[in-house]
Amino acid sequence: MARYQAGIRTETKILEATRELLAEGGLDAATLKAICDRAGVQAGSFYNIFPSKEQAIMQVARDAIQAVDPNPERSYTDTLDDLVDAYIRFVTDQSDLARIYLQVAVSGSADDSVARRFLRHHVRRVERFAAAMRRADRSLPDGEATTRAEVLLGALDGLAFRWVLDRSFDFAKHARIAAAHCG
Amino acid sequence: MARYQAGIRTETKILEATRELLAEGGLDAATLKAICDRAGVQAGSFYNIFPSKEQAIMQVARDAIQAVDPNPERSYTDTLDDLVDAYIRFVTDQSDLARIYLQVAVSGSADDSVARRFLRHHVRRVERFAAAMRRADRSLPDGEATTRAEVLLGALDGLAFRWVLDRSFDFAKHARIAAAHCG
DNA sequence: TCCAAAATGGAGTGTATACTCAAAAAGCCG
DNA sequence: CGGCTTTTTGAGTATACACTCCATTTTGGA
Repeated sequence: MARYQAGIRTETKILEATRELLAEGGLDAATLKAICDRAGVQAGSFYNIFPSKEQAIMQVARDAIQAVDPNPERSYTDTLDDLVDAYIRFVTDQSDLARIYLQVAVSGSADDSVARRFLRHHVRRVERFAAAMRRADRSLPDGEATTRAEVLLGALDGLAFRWVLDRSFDFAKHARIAAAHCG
Repeated sequence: MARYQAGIRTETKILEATRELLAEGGLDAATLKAICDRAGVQAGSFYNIFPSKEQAIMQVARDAIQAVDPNPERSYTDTLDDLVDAYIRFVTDQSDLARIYLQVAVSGSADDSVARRFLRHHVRRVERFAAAMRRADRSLPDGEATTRAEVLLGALDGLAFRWVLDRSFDFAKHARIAAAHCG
């Protein structure tokens, strides 16, 4: 545990390096040596702070998963547009985390605790989207709203995925069209 | 290259083993040892047939990417429903390949020739979907059809991705709803 | 049946990886 | 400063990996 300032600084540097490497080249690029080199730190220092490489990666992944959700405290007042805009901003402004968000989810099979975390988070997101839809249209049945939310979130994830493969793809435009069709 | 029957059988066994392992545990699980053990073959035999492990994996990935396209020869007569049904069948019937299809696309950063292949293939698929849309509605402008096709394919990929994480998800139902909204 | 080509077994190579450890250095507080 | 704790260093370990080599066996056509 970091209790001196030096330790806290080192932890930060390591997490930054890990995040950059994950964004640039995925899990394969985030080797211990690469992380330590970029953070300007030796292996021993790494293991003084993190019990394993995986723990550092998990922490970055956790941050990425949480960053996709805007203002969790006002979960029950936001509109569908708010949520979609937040997703667009997340993908375009925090593209590093967005990329990790998608990568971690797919390659999670090897380490299924990440996949489970991702899924739990997704379910909560679907509920939030569905609630926003029902607030806009009170006559919408509960099940219908959930189904629509699943479709919309699927579309957003799929389009983000498309954008990760080809940065010239206009993610925002397509995301808004998807929202218009499903909302 | 294999010219004796024995060699061809071995090649087949290796490709099957590779596909199974990729489907079960992703790229990480498809080690040379795992592939050879499952295929009942030694490393020397593997390298008598494939120049590298990557080549074997690439071949499986190529098959997966191609398998998502139904009847390429009648590319200009199919309806949107045909295409969506084919995708649904691909995901549910050939779940191994579907999973590889998605995995390869995301982790392609390490080996970007796969990612490029995936993207080229995606562009062709968008055109095919857009053409089907325009055949159904002649008044639909070209650009609009392409945009809608991108959104629909994004949704299908995103929903397939969702299904890979949680097999109890009703992919077919949500895929059809997405198609209805975008078509 | 014979033989060259093809396929196989399996030990062996080099390398990259995650991780450890004990000693040295630096940080904090009286 | 002085004494205690935390942090850093960097060489070192064990292991898993892709891949090689070649003697041996099998194959299939002449």
